[in-house]
Amino acid sequence: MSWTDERVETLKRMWSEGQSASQIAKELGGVTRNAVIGKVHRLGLSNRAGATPAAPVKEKAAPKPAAQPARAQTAEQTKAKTDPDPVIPMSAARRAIIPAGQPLPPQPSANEISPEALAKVSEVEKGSKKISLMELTERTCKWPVGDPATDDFWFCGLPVQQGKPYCEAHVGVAFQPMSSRRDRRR
DNA sequence: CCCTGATTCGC
DNA sequence: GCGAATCAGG
Repeated sequence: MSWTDERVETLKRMWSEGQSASQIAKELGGVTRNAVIGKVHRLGLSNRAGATPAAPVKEKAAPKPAAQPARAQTAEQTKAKTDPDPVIPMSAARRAIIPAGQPLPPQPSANEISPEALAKVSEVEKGSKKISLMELTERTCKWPVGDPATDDFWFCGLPVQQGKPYCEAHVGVAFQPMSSRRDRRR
């Protein structure tokens, strides 16, 4: 695959939308996320609205001779001047999914889920991975356990069921078939 | 371990 | 110009 105008256009659009390199690569097909990132840099549309401010210098022991001639730092120093689209950094978007307020995530009451499912859940929660918010990905169970306002809070983190946000056990209590909540009307 | 972008450098 | 390999990090 090569970078046709159309593909580059898609790249630009998705990148500006805050899509990750891997997502873009998946969309385009025929390229890896590395290819996407490489292209992004070559196009010079790297920093998405000055994302990471704190990234001054990362000096190492310089294990490599660095035979590269000095680079021309022609970067766009101007940024907050006439920037029409204040793109929110992905890092910020990822953060604060949980408002940290009072409203706790819906914890189904025991009396409306099947005993088997319940047993399964408690079983899973005992050996859950207890991952943090940062650890959440598209394929980790996002079932919250505990109170977000305290330290006693974590996410299940087990492998999710294809297409679902939760692991098998939690999908069981999260998605109730209409049949089971039927005649429970008060 | 999953993922993110950044950089290098042979092609 | 391209992108795999590698790096640095959440």
